[in-house]
Formats: sequence, C-alpha cells, structure tokens
Amino acid sequence: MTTKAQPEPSISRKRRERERQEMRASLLEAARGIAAEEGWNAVTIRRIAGRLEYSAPILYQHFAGKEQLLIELMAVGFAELADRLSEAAKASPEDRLTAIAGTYWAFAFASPELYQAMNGLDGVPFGTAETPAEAKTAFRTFRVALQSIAEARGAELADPAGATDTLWAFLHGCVSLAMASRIAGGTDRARTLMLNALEPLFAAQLRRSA
Amino acid sequence: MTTKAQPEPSISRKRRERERQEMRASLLEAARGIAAEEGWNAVTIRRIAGRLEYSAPILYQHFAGKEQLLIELMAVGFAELADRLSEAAKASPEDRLTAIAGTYWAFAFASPELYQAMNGLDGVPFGTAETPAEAKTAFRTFRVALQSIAEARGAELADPAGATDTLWAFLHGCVSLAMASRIAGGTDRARTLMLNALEPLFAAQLRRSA
DNA sequence: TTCATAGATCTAACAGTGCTAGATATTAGA
DNA sequence: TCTAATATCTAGCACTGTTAGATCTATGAA
Repeated sequence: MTTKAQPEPSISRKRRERERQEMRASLLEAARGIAAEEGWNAVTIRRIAGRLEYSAPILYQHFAGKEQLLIELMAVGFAELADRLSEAAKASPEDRLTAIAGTYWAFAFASPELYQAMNGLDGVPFGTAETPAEAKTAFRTFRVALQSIAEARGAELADPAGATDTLWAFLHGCVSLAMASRIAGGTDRARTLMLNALEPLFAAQLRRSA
Repeated sequence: MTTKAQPEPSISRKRRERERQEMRASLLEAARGIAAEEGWNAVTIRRIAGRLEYSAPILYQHFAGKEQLLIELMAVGFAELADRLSEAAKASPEDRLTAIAGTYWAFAFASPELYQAMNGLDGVPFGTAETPAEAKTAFRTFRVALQSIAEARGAELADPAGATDTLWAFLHGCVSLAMASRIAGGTDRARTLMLNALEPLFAAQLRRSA
C-alpha cells in the first residue's frame, strides 16, 4: 500500500476533523453518563444522541452500531484501569500488592458502569432482586463441604462464611473470565490455574482446631 | 392468615393445575434451550412461546414478565448446582476440595447459558470480539507489578502469566459478586475478604529465585 | 341435554428498540 | 456565486416486551 503525499490538509479541514473526534468522545461520555445515572438498559441510541441534542442516526457517523460503541467504551475503561494500576505499582514493595488490589477495587466501584461494560455485566438484572433461596442453599452446601474438609485435616475454618465467599468468588472469577474467553490458553489452562491456586487459598482459611 | 377448609378440588381441576405446571416448566426449558443454541439475546418472548407452538402472550399466564422468567431460571440453576455440589462433597476428604471446584467448573461449562443467567452475564457481548489492546496493557501492567513484588522478596513468579490470570480472576470474582450484591455484609466486608486472601494467593505463586 | 361461566388462548395494538434510506440543510473551496 | 462535499434530519422498517379485548373450549350445575 503506497502512501500518497497528501497536499497538506486545509485549516478548516483540520478543525472539522478535530470536531469529529470531540463528537465521538461526547457520544461515549453520554452513554457512560446515562449508564451511571440509570443503568445500562436505559442506554438507548436515541437517548445518547438526545443528551447532546442530536437525533439518533448521528451515532452511525461515528460508530458502526451500538455494540461497537460499547466495545470502544470497554477499551476506554481498560486504558484508565491500566493507568491507575501503574500508578499504584509505585507504592513501596511491601505495600504494593495491597495497593494494586485496592486500586482495582476502587476503580471498579468508582465507575461501576464502566466496570460493567468492561466485563459484559450489562444490566446486572438480578442485582436488585433479592437472592433466591436456591442460591443460599448452594452457598450453604459449599460451606458445609469446606468445613468438612477442614475437619478432616484436624483444623477448622477461621471464618466459615468468609472462607465460603472467598473461595466462591475465586471460582466465579475463573469461570467468568474463562467463559468470556478472557484467559489466554483456553479453558483447559484456566481450569488448571484454578485448581492449582485452590489449595493455598483454602489452606489460608484454616486455623488449628481448639 | 386462616386457612379455609377447601371443598376438595375436583379431579379435572387437579389435572389442569398439573398441566399448568408442566406448561410453566416447558416455558423455562424453551428459554434455556434457545439460549443454549443461539445465546441470550436470541431469547424473545415470541420465540419462547413459538417453540411450544403458542403465541406470545401465553407467557404472562405463568410469569409476571420476561425478567421474572429469567429470575426463575436462575433459581433452577442454583438448585441444580447445589445438587451437584452436595454430590461432589461425598468424595474422600483428600479429594473433596478438588472435587467441589471441579464440579463447579463442570456445571458452568456443561450449561453455560444457565451459568450466565445465574450470574447476570446475559449476552456476554464481548466474548466473541477479540480482546482490545487496552485490556492487554492493563494485564501487562498487572503482571509487571506482581513480578516486581516477587523480586522485592528475593523470589520470582513460577509462572508469571499464570499468576497474573489467577490473581486477576480472583479480584474480578470478588468485585463482580460484590457489585451484584451477592456477598452478604456489603462491599466493605467483601473488600476485606479480598485483601485478606490476597497474600496467601500471591505467596503460592512464588518460587525461590534461581 | 342445555347452558352460564370460568379458563385458556388468540389477535391486534402500543410504545419503544436498533438501524437504514433518502431528503435536506450547511459549509468549503473554486 | 456556484458546485460539491459534509453534516444532519425525517420517516420508516422489522423487531422488542407488554396489554386489552375478543374468542374459543371445557366445566359443572340445572
């Protein structure tokens, strides 16, 4: 592909290109703003455009469709997260691990709408509905199993409920990322990583039996 | 609330009640089937009903709306998961931890559509789209930080990429559940649990420097 | 057997969705 | 001042979840 020598873009052409970029950014910001205020299922093309006092089809001058806009927003989120993580990595070596994790957490909860877009959690439809009884049963089963394992080792869980939530979160994190093809190497590698980390994570939940 | 003595429901009344329950179950199964075959955003009321050769409004005879049906399906999923977990808990104490985790994993990937409904991952819109460059940057930042921490301890990561994915998955799992109000005790407790488990999880990724 | 009623199911419609085609303003540069 | 490019809009399509009202069908009593 040969790059033809451009005849120096005219002054107003440059201005319009800049305005295009600004419009594009405004659309992204509008979508994010609506999501922040009313959740992702309030985000419609008409409302995004309306917030900037434009009509709906304007969006297609800047994005291939709604989904493309969301993907772009996901990229924005990851860029921001990378920034913050590298900032947190400047903490002293002893504090660094906590700083990184704390920053990740803070980022997610400072901009839940972004975090949701980044991780395909659009809507979070069940967040409001109370946890169904069946879910509690599943959790309880899990907790009892963990306790039985501890007991078999002549120990007990320091905080049974906490241990349950912690290990459950880990399993869910592994599955969730693997299912979204977010772990390089495919599901087999993901599964192995999960199983490998399981033992130390569990062991840390134990204390000697009284 | 006083329970009035019912005049013994007639025979056909009982039959119709049973048929109602069957229809209800069929609707749930139809929704799940479509999701399994074509993903959750192919699941529309008309298609659910159509699969049973009914017209759309039939759904409202059994559920308050589409979202209610999904919530019901989530309950079905948790019930099934609880079943499998309690089965896995019958493994010998040494194998039990692995059995539980493996069962959780197997359940999720045997019925991804159910797992998605249970965890508000409807659509998984970005699963197909390749990971954006920004996400890779964020991962890399994270990995470099982890390596620097290891180094500061006079050790190194046995598998840097694996350690990165593992810890990332854990953070994501914690945030994701906390954000969906799935961890009792609120976000503060969730955050504490996460930070507490961080150290052992990280330590397990180390090996002495060569 | 006849008939009013309760129940099941449908058709038609509504407002809202993402998206597209075609018309219409607005601006740029000759 | 005029032509061409750009920006933007209006109108519409096929679809979504949902509701109202009509229409069948089966029930249990007279």
